[in-house]
Amino acid sequence: MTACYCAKMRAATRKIGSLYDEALAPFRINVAQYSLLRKIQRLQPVSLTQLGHDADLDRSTVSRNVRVLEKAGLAATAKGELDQREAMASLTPLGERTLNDALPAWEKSQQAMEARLGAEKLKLLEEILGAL
Amino acid sequence: MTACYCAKMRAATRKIGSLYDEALAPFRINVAQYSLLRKIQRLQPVSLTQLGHDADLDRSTVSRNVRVLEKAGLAATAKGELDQREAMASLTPLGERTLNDALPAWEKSQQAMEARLGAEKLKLLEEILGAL
DNA sequence: CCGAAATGCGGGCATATGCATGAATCATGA
DNA sequence: TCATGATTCATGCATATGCCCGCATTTCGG
Repeated sequence: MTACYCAKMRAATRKIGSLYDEALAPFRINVAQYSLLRKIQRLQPVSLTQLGHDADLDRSTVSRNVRVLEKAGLAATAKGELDQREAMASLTPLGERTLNDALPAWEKSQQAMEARLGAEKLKLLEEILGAL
Repeated sequence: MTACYCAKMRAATRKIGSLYDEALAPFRINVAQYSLLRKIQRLQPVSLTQLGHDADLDRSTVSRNVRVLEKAGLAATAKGELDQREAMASLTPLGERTLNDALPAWEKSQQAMEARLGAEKLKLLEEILGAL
C-alpha cells in the first residue's frame, strides 16, 4: 500500500513551517503572518478578497488573519473609497519595520531549505509545487 | 526576491488537501482524519503519544483529533492495561468499515496526483518530502 | 430610477495545530 | 516504602483554515 501523498505533504509542511516559525518567533510573527504581511506590503492597499485570491485562501480566513495582524499593530484596514463594502488592508509603520527586521531570519530559513535539499531538488520542488 | 518555499508548500498542501477532502466527503471524514484512522488501524491498540510520534503531531493535537473520531463513532479509547496513564486508541467496527468504504476515494485521489504530476515527478516529490 | 442580482464582509460553527500548564500515574533510588 | 522525578494526558489559550449565512453596498436590467 502506497503512502498517502497528501499526508506526507501535510507532515512535511508542518515540519518546515515550524522551522520558519521558530526563526520568525523573535519578531512575534509566524510564517503564515509573515507571508500575509508580505502580500499586503506588495499589494497595499488591497481588499481582503483580493488578498484571498492572491494567497489562495478563503476570504473569511484572510479576514480573521488580518484581524490578528491588526491586533498586533502590524496592519490596518480602512473602508474602500470607491467601494464602501471593501476593507482595504495596508501595513502600519510597525508592520513595515517588522518585515524589514524579520527579513534576515526568513532568508536564513530559505537558506536552511537550500542546505537541506540542495539547489537541484529545491528547484524541482518549486516546479512540482507550481504544477499543483 | 525569491518566493517563500514554506508559503508555497503551505499553499500547495492546502490545495491538495482540499482535493482529498472533497473525495472523502461522502464518508464524512477529511484527509487528516483518514490518515489518523489509518494509523490507528495499523498500530491499534496504540497510545496517543505513540500516534503523535508516528504522525509527527503534537500529543495534544492527537488527543483532540482522536476525540473527534470518537464523537463520530469511528474510534474508541480505553485506559492502558499496563500503564493506566495511557489512552489506547483503536477503531470501532464503523471506523474499520468507513476506512474500507473510503479506500476507493482515497485511491482515486492518489491517482489524481499521479495524473497531475506524472510518476517521475511524484517519485521525486516523495523523495524530497522524505528528505525534509 | 428602482428592484433584483451580484459582490464584499463579518460572524457562527467546526476542525487542525502547537505550546504551556496542571493532574494522574509510573519508575527509581535512598 | 516513600519521596522525587519522569511520563501520559487533558485543558486552556491562541492561530489557521474552510463553509455557510446574513447584512450592507454596488451594479445592472427593465
